[in-house]
Amino acid sequence: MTLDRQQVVAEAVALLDADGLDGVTTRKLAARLGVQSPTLYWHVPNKAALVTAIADAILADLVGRMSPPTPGETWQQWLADLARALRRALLAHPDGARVISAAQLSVSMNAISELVMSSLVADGVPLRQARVITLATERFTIGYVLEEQAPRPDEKALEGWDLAEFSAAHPTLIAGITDYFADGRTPDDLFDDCLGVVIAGAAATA
Amino acid sequence: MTLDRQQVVAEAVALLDADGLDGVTTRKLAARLGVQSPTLYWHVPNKAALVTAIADAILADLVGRMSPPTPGETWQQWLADLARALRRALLAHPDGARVISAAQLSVSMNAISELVMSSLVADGVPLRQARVITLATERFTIGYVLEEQAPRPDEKALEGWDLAEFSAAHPTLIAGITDYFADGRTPDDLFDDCLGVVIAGAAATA
DNA sequence: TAGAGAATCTACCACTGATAGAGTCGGAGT
DNA sequence: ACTCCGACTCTATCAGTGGTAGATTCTCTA
Repeated sequence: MTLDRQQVVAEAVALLDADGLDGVTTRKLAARLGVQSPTLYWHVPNKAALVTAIADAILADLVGRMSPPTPGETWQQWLADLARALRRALLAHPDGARVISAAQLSVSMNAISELVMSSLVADGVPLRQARVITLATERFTIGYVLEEQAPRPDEKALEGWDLAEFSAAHPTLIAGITDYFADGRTPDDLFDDCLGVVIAGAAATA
Repeated sequence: MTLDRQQVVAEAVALLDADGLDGVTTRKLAARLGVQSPTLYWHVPNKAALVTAIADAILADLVGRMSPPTPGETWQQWLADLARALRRALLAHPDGARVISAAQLSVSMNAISELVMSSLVADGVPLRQARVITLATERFTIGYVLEEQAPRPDEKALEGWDLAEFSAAHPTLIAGITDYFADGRTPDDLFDDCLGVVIAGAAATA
């Protein structure tokens, strides 16, 4: 049973889950597949293409399940749900957002864009506004998750960092953070609220 | 004249400008400074810290120049201008957005966040909404520029890619892109329009 | 002038993505 | 049955990466 591109990508996703994007090296991937690393280059032209393939694999479920708005649904609700689903898909893997943003020409991302744009246009949003709303929502979501998945600063970055000093210099920032989570709100709520800003703006400008 | 951390960072920015983020290697940086690479580790604990320092250098001008809203200015206008200035600062260097998003604990980004939050609160925006609006605007802007600066797909990624086929599969997406730029609009306009969505939502939810 | 720290060096290490080119293996054609 | 060819995998190697150990020099102060 010879190796197959699908197996390579599937194992790459598993390696991503185990070790993060920086842990996805050709040697480790080859080892997992019981093969020598140059073999991979028969199935994949280079590492960038592999990352793009991983990105598409990460989004495959979402793209498979997504569908246009149902009749009883506003495009605002539908778009918000789609953005939430996109976030969940990215959060489902370590560095998921980094993978997507490192992908070149991801088929899946384009499929999402096309569905969003055509759905908005079908609901009467002018083409130009549909483009703006789609772009704003997508890039917001990816940017949001990207920062959400950013690694915690390592020890060397923290040496000489003083919490008290930081709090004194950034009182409102600290107050805003503690205030937000004070009464049981979750990171999911925070994303929903930020997404709400974007969607409200989309509704207002459409 | 012994080497100095400031010189290291300044030269790193110059190297970033010349070769992009992936071109910023310890060896090339050391060569530019007329020094052997291990010397850098006397001035900087590791490469992550160097990248963070580059990020702060990139944002230094902006942070130095920015100021709270003037009396005759709405916070919406002021925030939009700040986001535009942030985008320009990122676009001023290759991979600028990647540098910022790779930075751990950037002093400058926190300074921006603090100014935005305190300005909104001073203008009567509730603390919780100020936090949401700040986060949404920042992450949108960084996410936007990140994709804007994404490298063009290389040849190997494009092999087997067919424009006609793509256009057929993504008619609305293509139409939206061509339509937008058809009558002389620029990428700057596109960002402005997308930013307008976010700001409109911020105004609506504040 | 002697010592102490600051700063830089040489010599490595383990690791990365990638290529060249030789070898293996199975199935189709004769 | 034999050959041949393409699909696939191998060994060997390259240039380059971030980072460390430990010796050395340089500079400034006591």
